[in-house]
Amino acid sequence: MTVNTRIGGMTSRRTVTLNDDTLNCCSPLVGATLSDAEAVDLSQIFAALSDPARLRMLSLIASEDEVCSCALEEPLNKSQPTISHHTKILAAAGLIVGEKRGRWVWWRVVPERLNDVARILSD
Amino acid sequence: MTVNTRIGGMTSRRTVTLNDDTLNCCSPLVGATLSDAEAVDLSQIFAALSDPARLRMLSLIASEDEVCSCALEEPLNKSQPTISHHTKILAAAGLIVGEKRGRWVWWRVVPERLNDVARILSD
DNA sequence: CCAATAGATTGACGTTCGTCAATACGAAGA
DNA sequence: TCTTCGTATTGACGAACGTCAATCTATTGG
Repeated sequence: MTVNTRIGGMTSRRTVTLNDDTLNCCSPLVGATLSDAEAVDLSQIFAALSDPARLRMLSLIASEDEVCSCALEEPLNKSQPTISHHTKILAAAGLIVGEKRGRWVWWRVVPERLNDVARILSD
Repeated sequence: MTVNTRIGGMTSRRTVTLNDDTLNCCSPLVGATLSDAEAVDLSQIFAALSDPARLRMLSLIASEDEVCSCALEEPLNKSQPTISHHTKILAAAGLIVGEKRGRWVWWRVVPERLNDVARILSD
């Protein structure tokens, strides 16, 4: 019996907690003035998206159902520690989740989270 | 007869040019793997959104039709040069446009640009 | 022309970030 | 158990960033 160890899931949700109002409610950006705390939380998500390597990484993961960490080094042309660093940041922002199976970690995007962020920008 | 001087409009569009495919087409993030150049362009937009002060600034501007630069210092609790710095970055990303009338600069959000960015994240 | 005022620019500062070599951890196979 | 291999962590380095005091530019009013 194997226990699937979640990577980036719970841990991330704890570090970057957006309270429900910020992501689930009606366009907090235009609707009401963003509070300081909301702005800090939101900015961490956009910061995760503000690096070219991470955007390409997200794009690569999104193009498949699952992508192994080991399959990211070559297309991104970055070292293994750098790949690990970037996956950690994307996971902390809730944009991807990783599942460790055997020696490999498989990453998936979290479409709901992408939709949530999109909904903040457009009304 | 007064000529309205555009601030951040053309200049920004030149520095952060996203080619049409990146913003106007169908979810480049999930559809096809982001090219390196596209990723760099996109990351600049998200970088503009990755600071709490700029997010609150954008929110403040979005809550009115137009907002004067002078009306941002107090709610953001930042110095005048810092406000100027942030408006410049948001304008360079195409998220706001400024119009100089007399001594004041009036800022407006660019909803189409926000929608474009949103469309990249959600399919 | 001169004084006043809104905004931009410059220069400097401490902090954060992206990157990788070295190392540690953990799981599978022999 | 020992070795191998995929991933995470640590530590260090240079680059980029957020901030503001000081200064410059441009516009208005006297």
